[in-house]
Amino acid sequence: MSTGSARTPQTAPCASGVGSPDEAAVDQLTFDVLASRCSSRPVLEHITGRWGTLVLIALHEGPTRFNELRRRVDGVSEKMLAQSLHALERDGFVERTVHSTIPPRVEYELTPLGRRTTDKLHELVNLLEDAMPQVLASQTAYDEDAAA
Amino acid sequence: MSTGSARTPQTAPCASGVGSPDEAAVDQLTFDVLASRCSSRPVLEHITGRWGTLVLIALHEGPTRFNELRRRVDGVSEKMLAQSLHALERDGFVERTVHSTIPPRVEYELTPLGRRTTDKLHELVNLLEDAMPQVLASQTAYDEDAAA
DNA sequence: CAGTATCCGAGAGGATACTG
DNA sequence: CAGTATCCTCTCGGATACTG
Repeated sequence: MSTGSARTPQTAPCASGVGSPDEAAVDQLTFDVLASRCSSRPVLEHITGRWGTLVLIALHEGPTRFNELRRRVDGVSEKMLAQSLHALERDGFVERTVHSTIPPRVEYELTPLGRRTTDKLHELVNLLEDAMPQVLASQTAYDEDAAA
Repeated sequence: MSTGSARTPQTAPCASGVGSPDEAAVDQLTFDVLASRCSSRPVLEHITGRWGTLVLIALHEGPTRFNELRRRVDGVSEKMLAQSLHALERDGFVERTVHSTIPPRVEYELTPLGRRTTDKLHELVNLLEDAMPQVLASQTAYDEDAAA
């Protein structure tokens, strides 16, 4: 796994967890997540990471098998899919069910928490896709301006 | 880089954009973004990327200057902040205003689109922070199970 | 089918120095 | 203050091969 040298452990929970009294920099922030070394940061990244969001959205349709998921999330590699799924399962957003048959059948589905989370993601992506024409226009304008 | 053929440039707009009639692979997907080579993917990544989300949330409080933003988003480097801000500005989520004074004063603020987007992010993060105890518990359970 | 293990290149991202 | 430019490291993530 992550061999290398002892990189600092990012195991410091914020308000959400225990929280060390010394770390007072968090006090007036609306969102704990803005403070680094917060336990919610990595979790947010699992969800909003490159594949996390897409995997969650793909799972929104119901229980799905590994390879079906791979097909659904276009461009994801086995490795990254497995990795995302693991993280999401560990965080409690996804449940993995193994049917001990031959051939093996494994299904992934959203937990209630996962579903609520994915709903938000859904809304975000919807908003985004609706706004795409506007975004594309903005990009063009920006680029032309930069070229001048 | 891909399954043996021309995966090539990611400059192909989906349904959201102009859309080439040939790209029919998107048809039955609920979300275009699940298809790679979709113009909304990179945009989603700017928003949900490691710093994008945090920068947007930090901007939710109103117009903010560069260094103030740096302080607010704990852990971000100058380089990454500038980079995120550029991408967000180009996509039309953030507006940059320069006051030609001495010392120079530059303020960043959310555009209407940026604000709507950030609202969704807000909801997501709120949900997440509320769920943190549950998530932490899930992680612990998962790890203990793996250790056995 | 459902993964894990390994190798390796590309690029994200941090530290530092410099500019306007 | 508000950045840009450079260097350099470490992680991400794709390709490939192998296992149950």
